[in-house]
Amino acid sequence: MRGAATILHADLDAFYASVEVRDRPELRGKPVAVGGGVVLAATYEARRFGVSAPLGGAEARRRCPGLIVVPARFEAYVEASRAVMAIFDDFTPRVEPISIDEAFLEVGGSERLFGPAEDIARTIRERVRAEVGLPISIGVATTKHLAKIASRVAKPDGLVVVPAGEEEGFLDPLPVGMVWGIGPVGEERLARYGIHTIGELRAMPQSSVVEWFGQAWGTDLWERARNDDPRSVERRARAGSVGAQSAGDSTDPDRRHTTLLALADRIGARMRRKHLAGRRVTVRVRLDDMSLLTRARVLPGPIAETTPLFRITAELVDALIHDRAANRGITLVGISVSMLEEAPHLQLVLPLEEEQVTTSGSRSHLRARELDAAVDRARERCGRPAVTRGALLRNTPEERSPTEAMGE
DNA sequence: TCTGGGGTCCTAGGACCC
DNA sequence: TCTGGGGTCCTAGGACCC
Repeated sequence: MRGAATILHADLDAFYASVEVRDRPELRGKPVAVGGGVVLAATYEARRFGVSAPLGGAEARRRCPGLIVVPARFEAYVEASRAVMAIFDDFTPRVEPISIDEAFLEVGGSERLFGPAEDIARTIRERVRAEVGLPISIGVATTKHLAKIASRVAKPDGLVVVPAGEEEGFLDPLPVGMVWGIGPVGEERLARYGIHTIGELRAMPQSSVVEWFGQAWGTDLWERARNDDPRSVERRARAGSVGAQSAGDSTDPDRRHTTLLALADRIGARMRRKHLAGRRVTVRVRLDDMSLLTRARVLPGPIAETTPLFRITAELVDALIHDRAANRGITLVGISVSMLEEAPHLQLVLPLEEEQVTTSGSRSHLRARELDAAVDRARERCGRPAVTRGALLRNTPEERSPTEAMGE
């Protein structure tokens, strides 16, 4: 027998859109979408017209003629998110943020102070509404997976409690797509076996599910369908990778290199700020038919400097395009760095290091680090847009490409 | 209906080692 | 000379999540 229902999954409703409505009361009750080219979030009034993320802006307006489209204000969302997470912290130290707008809370140790989990959930909802001005839905259950499903069922602006012992009755009639990890492809595959509800999936032998979905994934799904989910609420682990991508036409090599340099610069700065460096560099290319290609390289040591990051990604992307996509249109390039390690000294240049770097012959690596540190410092003082790498400003064909400009 | 940007996890196959 | 089984690392790709 599992314990009492003490796990909360709290999920802000239509988060970005709700922040906009909060700050502009004239939008209340109207169909609102946040974004521009693509919808990032939509109010429930807009969703009734089939407008939701990620839908193209033009199509969204077609579906919903009165749609009000507002640009995203990420600083406001980060601010609101912090305020909400701070409220969670008032009730338990065991808060596991999942993304900007949702978190798990383990409140088993807090009931003596604040009452039963259901009361805690109710109080949190009231406080988020009163102090941050946003609607939030909460699911309460005995496991994380079930709490997450419960919060989805609770939406919008609701509370659903699944008491211990009532899990199967709650789960069984729900569609399999509600299981975390079953998306459109998995749903379609299960439909071919006549399985549409979680109850039907639970009735299958584990061996069949493993056969369909592979060892690890099949076992997970089967356990989730049975609500046999051993994961506990943990404080968030550090990110495993840092990446950035840019959609748009990157067919032209010069333009592509400019984009890659901007991406390398962005994630390099992000890693340095967090004192991280990574050993694996992965690039991603999307072709004009939306298919994706990737290439990865593991380096002998971790890096976080913009210049080598740019050089490696440009090499990988160019080779990938040469091998697999010559004469194709390129509609997106992305890079990411993983196998991250702590690198607390990243912005310092120690005498010993300098000597090693010099004798190993890669002085440019050292200069790159000094340049990054200078750029990062300037940005801290003046704000990000104040400092831009020269190569990012040169875009006309007669000028040198960033590859050349970086001193290849 | 032709689609943004940030991530996670899993699989399969090859290279390599013992 | 030919062979097995196990383990690890790496690469490419796919599905999924917010």
